[in-house]
Amino acid sequence: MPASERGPRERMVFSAAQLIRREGVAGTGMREVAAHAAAPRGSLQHYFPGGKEQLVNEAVAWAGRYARGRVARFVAALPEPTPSGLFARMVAQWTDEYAAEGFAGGCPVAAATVDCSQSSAATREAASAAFADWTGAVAEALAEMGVPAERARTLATVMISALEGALLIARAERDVRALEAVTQELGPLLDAAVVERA
Amino acid sequence: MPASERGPRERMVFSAAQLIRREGVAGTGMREVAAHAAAPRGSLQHYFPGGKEQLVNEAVAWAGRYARGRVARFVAALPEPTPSGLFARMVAQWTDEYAAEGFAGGCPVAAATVDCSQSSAATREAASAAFADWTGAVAEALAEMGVPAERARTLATVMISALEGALLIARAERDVRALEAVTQELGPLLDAAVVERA
DNA sequence: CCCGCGCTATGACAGCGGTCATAGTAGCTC
DNA sequence: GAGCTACTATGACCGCTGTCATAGCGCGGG
Repeated sequence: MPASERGPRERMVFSAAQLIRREGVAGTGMREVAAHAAAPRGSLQHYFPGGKEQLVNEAVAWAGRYARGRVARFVAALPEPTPSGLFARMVAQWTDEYAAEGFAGGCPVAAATVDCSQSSAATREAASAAFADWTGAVAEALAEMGVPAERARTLATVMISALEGALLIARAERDVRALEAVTQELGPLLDAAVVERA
Repeated sequence: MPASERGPRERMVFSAAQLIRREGVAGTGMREVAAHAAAPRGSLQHYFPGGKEQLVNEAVAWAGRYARGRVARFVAALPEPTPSGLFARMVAQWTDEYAAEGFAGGCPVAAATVDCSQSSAATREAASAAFADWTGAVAEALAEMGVPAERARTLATVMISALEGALLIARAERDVRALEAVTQELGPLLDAAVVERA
């Protein structure tokens, strides 16, 4: 939503991420990105001499940083920090969006993985880094809540896996049922991983 | 693997699913499908007058039936039927493939969802039906193992969500770590849902 | 024999999308 | 004001893709 007042370069990266969420990487055109960002078409070449691949990679990296930031904000806003509470907030971000705007968008990192992991090594690595960013933030948060470090990393991966998969199903079904299912079922499992501290 | 001796029509659907797994829907061309199926290009029009959309939809539906069939075979082959055992087999199918053939392919239903859920209503519904097919098979299997019916459906959704998400992460990272994480963490949760029967 | 029908073969077309080339503008420094 | 640099503007090109049109085969039945 803080779309407008930034540089044109950043706006284009942001717009690319937005469009990739909806239409996938292959379905998103460069001209379309420029138009959506209200940026001049000529700037694409100027800011992204590496072409579409560079733009996509930056959009994916941006998404990773964004996800990391969201996790930090969720943790800060939790009344009492529990793993299930964090996960519920992460999922709620999506159920809220789907309730408000329909099931148009998914996760841009997932889209990039599906569309490019075979065709572009650089994009695949960008997606990997984005997942690592996100997982790292969640794992740190879990550790802060009292989950042993190595288990925190595993559980963070499980949380993100379940969320990503539920997003796919929710979009296909146009129903948040799957998202509700994962919050409900994973909550107790996550909280049980907290060890009592002295 | 039973690629060869079927009619050209079925071979094309199968090939479409294979290619979509790797390159996504938009990245898969019709000519490419025909070539991969060793089928004449002219047959595309003949068998799929609805064009690419029809072919993709049939490939997705095929994938749904295939997943359903796999679940049935896994259940039949389990020494003692437990939810965690079924899930472990479902995940192992993928870890085996990745170990043997590399991280080239993902789930074709996921690819169709990401690429088409916004652009083609029919494909989105095909993906939804495929997920329903798959989820239904898993839920029935869980119920057979003693999981209460309504919870079985929820848990089946969780299993498939976690699997799909872990597939994405595994492809991006070129590492089966995420797949191992979900098997390990979800196993106990699933088995705990079995109620003792008289 | 020949008709019809299922299937195949190919060439053409139109649209689109990423990229390049070239040229133009704005603003700053010397 | 000249000149340099950052950015913008646009038109063209080329490859690709889905689709269509048209024509050719093979074969079973009348």
